[in-house]
This record gives sequence, structure tokens and C-alpha cells, in this order.
Amino acid sequence: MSRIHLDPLSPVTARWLLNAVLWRGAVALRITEVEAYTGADDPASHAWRGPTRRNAVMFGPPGRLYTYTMHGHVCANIICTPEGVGGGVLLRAGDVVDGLDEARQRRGQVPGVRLARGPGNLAKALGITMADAGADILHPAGLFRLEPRQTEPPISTGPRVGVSRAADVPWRFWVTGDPTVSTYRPAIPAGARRTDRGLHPGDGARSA
DNA sequence: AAGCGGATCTACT
DNA sequence: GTAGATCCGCTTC
Repeated sequence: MSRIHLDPLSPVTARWLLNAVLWRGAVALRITEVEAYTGADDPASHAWRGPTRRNAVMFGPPGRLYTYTMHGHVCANIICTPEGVGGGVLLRAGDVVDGLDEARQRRGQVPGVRLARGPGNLAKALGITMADAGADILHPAGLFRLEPRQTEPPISTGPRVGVSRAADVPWRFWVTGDPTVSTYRPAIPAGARRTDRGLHPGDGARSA
């Protein structure tokens, strides 16, 4: 079997992850929204100030899950940089395509498109906790499994959500027009929006 | 030892 | 659209 290779450039891996399916146990998530973070050169990254106890996984080998808590929620990143560098991709939203019952049990009664909308909700739907820190998602025998995308979706880009530093860097990527993409915070000022391919009219992620 | 600010979410107006 | 709940890690005193 061929082992998946993650590109060390986090924006490249971020785009590549869109429409890929991440399994954790019996729950499967088609990834629809991500953000890229690099290391020492990215002031918005947790890795910016160098290794600490919290971000240690970021400086480990690629393919590992970097989890952190914030405001009482767990957020999950896939590390793609070589050991010692510190960069990865934050999983922001997805579409639950299998294990729906399990995801619903964890999330309670919310509309389907909101099951894994937002980093905290995504982690909760998949059952990701801090106990999953450092998990190797590329290991065939592990709890996690990553299925590469079957088709490349139309991709929109914009500034990362909730970051005050490097706010001009358009390293948030989402599947254009996908209803599961988080919208609770306006993404991009109209007119300043940068897209690469196929911005659909009716794109569900534009600001109000 | 204490304060601050953050890669958030939900509810309410 | 806006405000408030709510938690932990990192910086500073």
C-alpha cells in the first residue's frame, strides 16, 4: 500500500485536504474548510514563538494530530511539516458522511449542516479530545484514517478566522458554496475577496 | 502568583 | 449583528 505523502507547505496541504475524508472510528468527515499555519515565519501560528509544552506536537513528524483547547473547545490540526519545523492545517468544518448517529449523539439536536461547522464543533462531532494529541492519522492500524479526495472541488480563499496577526494572509480555504462551511463570522469583505477557481454565485460563505 | 488574550460557540436582539 | 459565557496556556511581575 502506498503511504500518503503530505506536502510540507501547509497551504498546499490545506487545499489538498478539501474533499478528503477523515475517519475517526466509525465517523467519517468530508473536509470542507481548513486554514493553513506555518511555523516561525507566521505570527498567527501557535508555533511562532517556538516549541512549548502546548504546541510540542507541531514540531514533531508530519501526519500527527495537533490538538489544543480554547474557550473550552478542542480544535484539531493535521501537521504536515518535517520534524522540528512546526506547521499544519486547522480543520474548520466538514460534512459528516458516515457515522451520523454517533456524531448526532455527541452534538445534540442541530441541523445536519451544523454538525461539524466550526473547529470546536468538528472535533466534537468526530469525538476528538486532547487524548488524541499526537495521533498518527496516516498509520494504517490507527483510530484515524485519511482518504484522499476523489475529485478536486472548486476552492475559495480568504483571511483566517479570528486571527489578529497576519490578518491579510488569505490562508483560509473552503469548498466554494458548500453549506457546511462556517459562516458565523464574516469571512471576507466583499471586493477584497480572493478566489482561485470557480467562485459560484450563491457561495454560502461570503459575508453578510 | 496573577493577568491577559485567544485559531470559539450559542443565544439573544 | 452583537454580546456574553467560559477555559487554559503563556507572559510578566
